[in-house]
Amino acid sequence: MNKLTRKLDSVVKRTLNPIAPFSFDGTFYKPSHFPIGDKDFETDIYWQTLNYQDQIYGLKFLNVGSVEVPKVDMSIYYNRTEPDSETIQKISNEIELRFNLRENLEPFYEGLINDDVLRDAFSRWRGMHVSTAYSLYEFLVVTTVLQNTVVRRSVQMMQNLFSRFGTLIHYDNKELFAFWVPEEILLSSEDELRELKVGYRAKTLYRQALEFGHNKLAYQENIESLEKADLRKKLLSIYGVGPATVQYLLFEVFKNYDDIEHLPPWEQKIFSKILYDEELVEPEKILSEIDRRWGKWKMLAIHYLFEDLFWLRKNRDIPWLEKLIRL
DNA sequence: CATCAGGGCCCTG
DNA sequence: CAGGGCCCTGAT
Repeated sequence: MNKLTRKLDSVVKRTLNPIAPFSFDGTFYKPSHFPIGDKDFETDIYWQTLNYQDQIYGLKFLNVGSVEVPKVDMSIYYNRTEPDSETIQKISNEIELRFNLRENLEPFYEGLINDDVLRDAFSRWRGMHVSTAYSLYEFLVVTTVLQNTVVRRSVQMMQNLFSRFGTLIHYDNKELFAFWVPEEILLSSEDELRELKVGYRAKTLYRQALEFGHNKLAYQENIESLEKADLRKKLLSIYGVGPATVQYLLFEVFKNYDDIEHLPPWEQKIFSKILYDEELVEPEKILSEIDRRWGKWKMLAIHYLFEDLFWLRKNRDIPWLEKLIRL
């Protein structure tokens, strides 16, 4: 069924210099995300695959700096032809964009310096940036498999898709899946996608592959230059993108901090608990409180609360949260 | 065993 | 703009 494992045994290295303050772990690893077999993490080390301009790479990032003097060693594993310096530069730029390495967070901290709700998260995660490992297309695949289901099934759908369309690559003693490009989905069919247990999402996955495969230029680069309101409209016009997904996109992919019009049930439950210590507070109430407190920084602010909570969960049992994470 | 909701979205009326 | 339907799966 799945393609042969591809060994990437050559490597080139580059140094990345994020703007301080920079938290390596907080930026590269997001404990609230469901596990996907295209990445791995341990303290100060992060691996992920990259399908960039139809080439597959294995990336490894190493923290060789500190929060105040950041420095990251990036290794690019490849096979066959070595990427030329222009390609390496493009990959570095892409990584800096996706992981938001060139943003100065000081204005955010200064603006919210006296906020008592954020204080603990700030002290633990100073320098944490919002980030994504994915291109726009890849991100849409992830949000599609997460719609209207529980985490366990999202994980299963992702695995099925990777074993059918992805490429298993081997580098630095890791075996990770690399993403496919939309054209590979188009060689398949909606029916075949359904066999991968993605259910009615087969239609969405196929139509998104159509939009991105046949109309490459219309996306990513062009879309990034749109004004905010147009961007939201454009994203919502993509088949399978609704109010919940557009929010994730605007924040994680486009790094938009002040835009939140919709609070999905999952976030609603969690913020009910951490802001009010109640089981279920009305979304409108939560949204206006978030806006009142954190204004133009609100998305980033709640990201700190969210990830801080999930980091705590790694070391300590949080019973009410376990109940919400249906595995 | 049957029924139902789950980290939405599309489509119809 | 409200509400039914959708694939599948585990929980009840």
